[in-house]
Amino acid sequence: MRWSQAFIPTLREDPAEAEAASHRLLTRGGFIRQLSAGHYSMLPLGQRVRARIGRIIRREMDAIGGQQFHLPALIPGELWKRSGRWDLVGEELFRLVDRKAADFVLGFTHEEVFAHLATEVPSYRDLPQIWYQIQTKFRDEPRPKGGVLRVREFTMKDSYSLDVDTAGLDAAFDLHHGAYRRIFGAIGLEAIDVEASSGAMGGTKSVEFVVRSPAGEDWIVTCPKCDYRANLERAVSAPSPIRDPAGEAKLERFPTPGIKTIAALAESFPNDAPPERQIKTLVYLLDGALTLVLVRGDHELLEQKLVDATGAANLRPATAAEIRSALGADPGSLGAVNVTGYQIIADNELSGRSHLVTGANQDDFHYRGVDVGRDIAVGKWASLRTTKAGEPCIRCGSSIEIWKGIEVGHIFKLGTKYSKVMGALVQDDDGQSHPIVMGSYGIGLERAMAAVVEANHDERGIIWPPSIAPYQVVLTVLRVDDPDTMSAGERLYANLLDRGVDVILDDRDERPGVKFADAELIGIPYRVTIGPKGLRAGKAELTTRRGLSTEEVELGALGSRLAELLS
RNA sequence: CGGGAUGUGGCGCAGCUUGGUAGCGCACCUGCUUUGGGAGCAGGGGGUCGCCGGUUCAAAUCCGGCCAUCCCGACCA
Repeated sequence: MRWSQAFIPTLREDPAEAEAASHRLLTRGGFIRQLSAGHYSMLPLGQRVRARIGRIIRREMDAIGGQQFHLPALIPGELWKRSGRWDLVGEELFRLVDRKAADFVLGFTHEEVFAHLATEVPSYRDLPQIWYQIQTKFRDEPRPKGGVLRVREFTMKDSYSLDVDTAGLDAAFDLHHGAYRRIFGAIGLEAIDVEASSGAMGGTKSVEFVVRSPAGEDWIVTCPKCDYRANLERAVSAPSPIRDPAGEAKLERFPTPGIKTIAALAESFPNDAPPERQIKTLVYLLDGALTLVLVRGDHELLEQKLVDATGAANLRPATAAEIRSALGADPGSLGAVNVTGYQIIADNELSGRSHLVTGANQDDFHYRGVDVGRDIAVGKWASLRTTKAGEPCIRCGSSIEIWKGIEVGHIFKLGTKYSKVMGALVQDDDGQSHPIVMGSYGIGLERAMAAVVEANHDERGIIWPPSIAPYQVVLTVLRVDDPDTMSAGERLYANLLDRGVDVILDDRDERPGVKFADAELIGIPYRVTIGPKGLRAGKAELTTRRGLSTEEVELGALGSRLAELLS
């Protein structure tokens, strides 16, 4: 490619709206342009990078036996109604209606369609299968942000494994796990795998690949000493040792006029009611059912854990009016002691505790001497609280760390949720029909591209890893009006093309500073500079983008030197 | 959905308080000079001032409504 003929609209100044480094640099470098909130055009440079990422993904997916498909993005609503996701997903799903008034959705992911196709797999002998595609996905995100980090329309590699049984699923899951490690390694991302919540996807297990970055939106818990690592939504820490007073607790109601908060109660009754000896009672509606949710006074509920523990599709805090009508008191005096008729779910760390304090469901009164096992009819125990930095690791007791990461991939063990409803069954050797056991696996291509930029840039611009750079080498001719220099540049350009080097020839009639600044902004890994001075000595300069170190190389040796660097 | 901010040539911004000829830098076009780190001089082209309505002799500017975009939060596979 000749730069003089390329459409590479670089900007000298940062776009006003861009905050995240990847958003700023990809826009300035002429890789992407925003069309509307959450929708971006890929300009030629952006398209090249995304295509390279796609190529690496295809290579690794094919290597584990994946077969590439391409499904419609526009899917009959019927399939989504059958899977239940028509109702489950809500506003995040783009829905439309055709001229015959039939419902359609824009694909969010493609479990339904692939499971539908899987009905044509006739026998267990045809399994396992790994099916994948690289295709546009649509999600009506409430708040797109960070350039292409979080968008409403994006490209995803989504794959689906089909197996006879869970042992087969485990194997397919492990294959993907390995392929994902190789993919992220190849595109230059230090992605680490963490235990994650499956969310509305359902299924038994999921692992998320995250890249550490302040621009990320996932909170990740890791232990510096052992290999424990999990998304905050899944993370647990070792319970802190708390000794309740010995002896049987005597349940007793006592007046607490005007006290509405854990902190106020602790202040007024420092001996009876320090926060870790209180029970915080929260009231939620889980799919319409009023539920009491209990955590320790100094702990915070993590709503996703409540969703995961109960399988609820819809969850919201109860209103003050709903609470008063159910329990007879206002928030501030709520408790679960002797409450019946509502489901009660409690955090594991309340298990076995006694001599605790909680609201009495009567304004301005609390109970003390609460014994959880004796006084509260807990229907379900689960980890519900938010883990905090510095708490002891569940495995080794070291102080855990919490940091922000970008989710670049997520792999799920789905089970039979979709195959059952779509009727994707195979017969076993006894002639019995079984639903196919499925997994699903996703990588967001533009997000991966942005994550690479977040992790690889400096004040001058992007530093692409050679594997996904839009061009591997930029050949910068300093004096295009000087016939000797230009023809030397042309010869070298032809020579590099012959060697299969992906090179762009900067033949623009621009001043050197402009050319250098652009090359550094768009992040081409290697720059060869040809100018009249060096040419007289038969040399060119070779500059490495990362670190901007420069070496002088004989013209004749450049091809082999670059081949060496790029191998 | 709640809070905050911003909408003026392709990009970055001033002008709005106090209503009266739409302006600056970059980019772009032409010419000359210049050429190893974002050149200089001269000339030139390009804007429904987000949209709708109102006030006024007169609105980028004042008032009302709406829309869009960004940031924080809620939410989020």
